[in-house]
Amino acid sequence: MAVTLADVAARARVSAATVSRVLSGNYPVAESTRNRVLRAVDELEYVVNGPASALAAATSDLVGVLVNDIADPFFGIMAGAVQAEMGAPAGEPGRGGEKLAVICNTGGSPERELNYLTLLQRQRAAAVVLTGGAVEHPDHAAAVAAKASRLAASGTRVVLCGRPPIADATTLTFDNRGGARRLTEHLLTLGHRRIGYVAGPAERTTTRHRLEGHRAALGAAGLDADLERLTVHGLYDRASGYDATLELLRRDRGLTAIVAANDTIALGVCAALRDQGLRIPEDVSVAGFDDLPFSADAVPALTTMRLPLHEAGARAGRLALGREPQPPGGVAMVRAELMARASTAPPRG
Amino acid sequence: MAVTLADVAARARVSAATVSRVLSGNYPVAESTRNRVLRAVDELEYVVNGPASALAAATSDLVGVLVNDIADPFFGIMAGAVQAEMGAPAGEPGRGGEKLAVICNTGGSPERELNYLTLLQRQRAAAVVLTGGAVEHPDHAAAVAAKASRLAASGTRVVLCGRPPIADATTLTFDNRGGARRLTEHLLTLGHRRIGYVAGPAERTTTRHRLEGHRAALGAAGLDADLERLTVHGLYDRASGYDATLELLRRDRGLTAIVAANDTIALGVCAALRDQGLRIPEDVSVAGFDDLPFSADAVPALTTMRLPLHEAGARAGRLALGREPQPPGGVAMVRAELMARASTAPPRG
DNA sequence: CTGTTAGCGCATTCAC
DNA sequence: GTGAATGCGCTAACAG
Repeated sequence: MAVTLADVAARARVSAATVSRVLSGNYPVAESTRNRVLRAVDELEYVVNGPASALAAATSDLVGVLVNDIADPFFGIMAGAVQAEMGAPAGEPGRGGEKLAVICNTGGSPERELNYLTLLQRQRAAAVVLTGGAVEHPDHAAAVAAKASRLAASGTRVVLCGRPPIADATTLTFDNRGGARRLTEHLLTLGHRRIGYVAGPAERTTTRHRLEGHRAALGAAGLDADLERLTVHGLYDRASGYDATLELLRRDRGLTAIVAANDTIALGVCAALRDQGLRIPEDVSVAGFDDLPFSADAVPALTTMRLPLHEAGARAGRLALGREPQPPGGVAMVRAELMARASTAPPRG
Repeated sequence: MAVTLADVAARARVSAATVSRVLSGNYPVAESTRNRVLRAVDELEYVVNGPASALAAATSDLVGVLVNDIADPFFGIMAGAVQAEMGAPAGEPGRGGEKLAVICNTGGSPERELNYLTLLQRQRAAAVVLTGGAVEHPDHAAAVAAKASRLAASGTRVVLCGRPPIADATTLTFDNRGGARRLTEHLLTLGHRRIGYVAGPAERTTTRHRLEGHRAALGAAGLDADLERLTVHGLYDRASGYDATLELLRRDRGLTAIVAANDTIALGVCAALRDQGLRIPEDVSVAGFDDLPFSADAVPALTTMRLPLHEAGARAGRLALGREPQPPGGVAMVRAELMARASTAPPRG
């Protein structure tokens, strides 16, 4: 039905093996025959059969990228960067080299995460990149670790980007704890003493680490007594930020600052404050985390911790392709940088 | 090396054929043997070899989703919705049914678009969903159409989501022209007469259609003389909106409204206006297009045309799976809805 | 440098 | 309802 290697071979008057060698390019072939083959390929509009090739070679050119929510720029940026590294380079369509990045949306669900891992294992993926925070349920963590080991054992490279290290995987962790600490210290330095915190879902590593950093900063200042009362958990979305802010104000109308676990939440925080007639930063300072593109454009511009998501994703992509040396110990930390902008200022009076 | 069908068959004391039948589920198998097989699968932690299965069955469970920029929520939302329809349903990991959505980031480059199409063809993808506006270069359009036909001919379903119809593909077009027209009419109704327009890249269908809608509204009001002078092209990003706004103000400081080709551009427009000391909407009204999540949270909240991106993506996903009947003629139009918010108001005086 | 020979792991005829 | 046999299209030794 479709054109096969054999057809090309016949037309070029060579053996199938030769055609295969020309196409994969990793074997010497005489210039003249190579041209003949290439011409036949063009004339026949031949396209390699990926599954057949993967079966014979026992490895495919798929690279899986797992994200919690592809509609969230936090993940979109990382995924895009990973995929850019795979590069289907212009000019040589259909010929060797390109990897196909498979972006899988888990929706934050542990089951779907495992399902996708299985699907990728079934496809004999060349590599898998897990992005974003992990769920901390012991069972799930163990299951993921087991899957990762099995993947690694069967030749699939496993790379983590933005979550804590596990065995058999190269890891790019984000310095969530340190970043969160420096962010809260920034607020303390400005003079704030009553600081609310809007956290993410309790079971995620990112949530816990950022909260720990916040706590550490407060503790160092002897202010951690109120921590629990002034912390509200929600999802990593705008609506949660909005609701959590109302709750925080209910608990302590005298808050002078609110730290959000990420920028998206911070947007909701700002909206709620405005709806309550409070000005930012005059009445309440607001800070986020991640420094997503929209944060610099918020009004007022949002103070936040910048995570180099694009760079991290690109590096994860290179690690997945084995194009970059492993960091020492298989783990590298990505640091966060304070972007002090207009949404934070000293408290009034 | 890895566990194969044969291993499972041996352990379950049946033939490989039977195991295959149990796993694909589309063939009668006695209850007792089925259970025996399933148990063996579990005990051996067997995972189907995707490539082998795809080779034998001449079809894979991959579905390609092409996007211009996965870091842009416009595409992230659609892609996420498509993928959600593929659903790796929780509870039955590794067994039949699930499709794997492959999200491919073209970066808006025609070459990469074609490359990915070839890659997907090579993988014998079950379906391909092309999202967002198309590039209008005649050569490229022809090349894409040809690829689409070839894909369709080889059994790959082709679905378009947000671009004009082509042969051999089911299409969900967006009513960019009508939406843009209604948006500008909204401004005209408010009393605006000097309206700037920040367009996207000239060669994209989305850009042209939205501009045509704008022009139609102006024309109907007898205001199209200034159209060219008050239109600036750029990319679909924030920086372009910023720069274009400065240029527009240079051309006509007396503008009372600026329409942006999408919300992201509108964000840049707002930033530029603010930096120029102009208030929104008192001095200049601003409108966008798409209604991305951040638009409602902008300050002031952005007037825009809402496109039901999630619904459209979900429907595209279902069409790709053949789970939804074709629309009449293979083409359905997705309408845009005016979201009149605080960023537009009558001009002063 | 090039051709020949074997599978890769599974889905599908066919028989039984 | 189940097993045995065949081939999907390609790559990887091995010869030559």
